Amino acid sequence: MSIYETLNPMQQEAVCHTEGPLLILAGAGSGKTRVLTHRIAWLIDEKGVNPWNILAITFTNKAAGEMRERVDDIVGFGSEQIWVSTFHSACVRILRRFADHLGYERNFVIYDTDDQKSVIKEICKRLNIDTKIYKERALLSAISSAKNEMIDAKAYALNVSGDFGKQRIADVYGEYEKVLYKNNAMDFDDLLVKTVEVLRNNEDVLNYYQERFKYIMVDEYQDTNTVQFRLVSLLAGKYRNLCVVGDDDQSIYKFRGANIYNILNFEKEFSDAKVIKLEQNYRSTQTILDAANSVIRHNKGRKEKTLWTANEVGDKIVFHQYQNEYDEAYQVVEEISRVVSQGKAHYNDYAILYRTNAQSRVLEEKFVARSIPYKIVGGINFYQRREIKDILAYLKTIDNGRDDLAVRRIINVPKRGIGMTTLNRVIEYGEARDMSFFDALECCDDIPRIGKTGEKIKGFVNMIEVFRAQSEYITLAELLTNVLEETGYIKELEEEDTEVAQGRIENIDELMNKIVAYEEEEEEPTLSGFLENVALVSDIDSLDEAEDYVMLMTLHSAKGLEFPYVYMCGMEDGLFPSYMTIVNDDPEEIEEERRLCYVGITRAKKRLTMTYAKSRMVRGSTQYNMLSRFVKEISPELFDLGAKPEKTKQESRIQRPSDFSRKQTTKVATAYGKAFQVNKAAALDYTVGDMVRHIKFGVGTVINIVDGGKDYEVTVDFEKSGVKKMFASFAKLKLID
DNA sequence: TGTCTATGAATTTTT
DNA sequence: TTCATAGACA
Repeated sequence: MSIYETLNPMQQEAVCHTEGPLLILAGAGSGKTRVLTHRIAWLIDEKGVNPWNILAITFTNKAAGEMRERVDDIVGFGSEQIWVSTFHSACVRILRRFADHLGYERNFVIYDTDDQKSVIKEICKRLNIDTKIYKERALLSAISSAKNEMIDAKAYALNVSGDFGKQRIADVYGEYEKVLYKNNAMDFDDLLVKTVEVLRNNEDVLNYYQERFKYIMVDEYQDTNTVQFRLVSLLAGKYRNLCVVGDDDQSIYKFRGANIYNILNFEKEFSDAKVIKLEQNYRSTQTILDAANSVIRHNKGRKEKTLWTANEVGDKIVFHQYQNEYDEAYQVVEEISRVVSQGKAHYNDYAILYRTNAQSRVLEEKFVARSIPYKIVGGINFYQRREIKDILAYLKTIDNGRDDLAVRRIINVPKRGIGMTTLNRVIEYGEARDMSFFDALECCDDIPRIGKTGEKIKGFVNMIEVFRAQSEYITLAELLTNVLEETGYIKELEEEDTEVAQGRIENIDELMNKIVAYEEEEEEPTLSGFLENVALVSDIDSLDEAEDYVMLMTLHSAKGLEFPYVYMCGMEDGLFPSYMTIVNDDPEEIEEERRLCYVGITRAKKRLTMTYAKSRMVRGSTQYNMLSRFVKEISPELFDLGAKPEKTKQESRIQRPSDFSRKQTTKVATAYGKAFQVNKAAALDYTVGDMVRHIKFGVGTVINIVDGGKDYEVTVDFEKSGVKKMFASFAKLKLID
């Protein structure tokens, strides 16, 4: 009779428990989205809660979109009143109203990773920090982690306690904050941090949102970081109707600040919390679940749960071993092609998952060669492409002249003959007067030693101002057209007349489509609105399920998705789990990789295939990896007979040249030519996994061998002295039998 | 100023 | 292998 009767008892309990804190531990495929949507319906239909008072937070736009759709279906009237959004967009929405409480303008811009990097780079230059010692990336991630833990620049500086490295980070952090503030910009972390700040410092604002969001639900709770936890706690502080759904086994974003203790300690934080476990899986076959369970069992420090299913046992896990990554890609593509051409499946029944984006290239080649439709998720985001960033920088400049980065990006793109020398003078002038870069450009007449270039600058400034004036009365699409025409951006690309340029033009066309779509969708389209939309989306959000293509993506991107047939490629120690986690020898990192493996396995509904390549080119040199430990953790009887993973040492032994495919033979030949001079061994008499003895370091296990062309680079984990990397010809390692 | 070349560096995952 | 940057030169 009612929609709730289709739920199992545990799910029903989760739906009906509406008051007070609730932790739902939902295993993979246990129908958590269903529970959430039904819970919302229950709140409205049975509890008479005003849709206006409900907030549902997800992690990705895609998840938010799906949730929105399903809620609309099930709730009907009033559903548009419910806030369904991601953490970031919810925060933006709040900040657009209250950012002025923090001294920001409400039309602040959002900096993405590239923008952040440029800021850092410039700061390093200014502070004379050698970016070879303090890498931009490292600085950024230090700042980001600090923000995630809500340590501001001041607090960070107080905590350096004489550590020189930390002192530098603190300096950069402080400058970084200043630059962003000056540019009226916030980075991703700021969106969260500043929202918490607004709520904390303004009782009336906090009160408003607490009253508004009487019922709060958070999806993928295992991936929340400390700020997000704070935010949620603040919002739920008054009514305490907080329902979080997550699976500690699927926490895979620790590197990004996700705090797994948010879920593990939920019961401590909210002592009256009700905990409900959803352990029945509706997605996968028993075999796939068994495999997933047997892998994840190796992790310590998890909430014990065992997924079960009423589904059939299903096919065995398929395992294939290949010579190299070309072979692997070729065979995988062939197999998919064969099954689809027999009419037994569609392309979009398939997903190929891998650990690193770099692996997609070879696969892509084979897909193109076989002309099979495919789609790569991730890698370089559409909005990170150069041409798109350039055009967006124009739009940003038109929208908000305070964004120095955007202005600097385009001042000489396309080339207008405004070079570094001139720029530096403008910057100097602007900084002395505490003006934005664009404002400084406007008064270029007053800047000393600008000379003839001043005219060029005026031309630029004038052009932007014309655009600004136009933007008042023309549509966004028209504005974009004008920008493309007036700047000569398209013309330049057309003249270049290369394939790459053609691709760029297509991307710009795509941007045009997006802007048109935005204008059609939105009731009151604005330039700021569009830019904001753009800032918070990623590739995976725009996937169209209706189209028939094979999906290629990293294991991370696959979270939350499901496919009938899943391939997990590159099941090699050193690739998955990644080399880094093996060398760092931090059990927690290995556990995170294992959870990633668990996520991958549980994406599959009907059949899972794992593949392994004996050798693989990684950044120009050939690696020989052992079979992934995760494959070995799956009980052998779950595998397809005859395709059982080989465990003998002989299998992973280094290949002789004759074993290489044609494509690689040439490489080996050149390697041999060089090897002749450097005395590189033709083949080593030990391999990954072997015990070896070194004259100085003693006994250890070989954990990696990289063919660097000139010589083999061998990584050994010595019992006494730990992990060392060395060249084979110098190390003179002896195999111990 | 812009373009070309050489050199070096890096590679895990991304809302 | 590929990208990015710095330096040399037109």
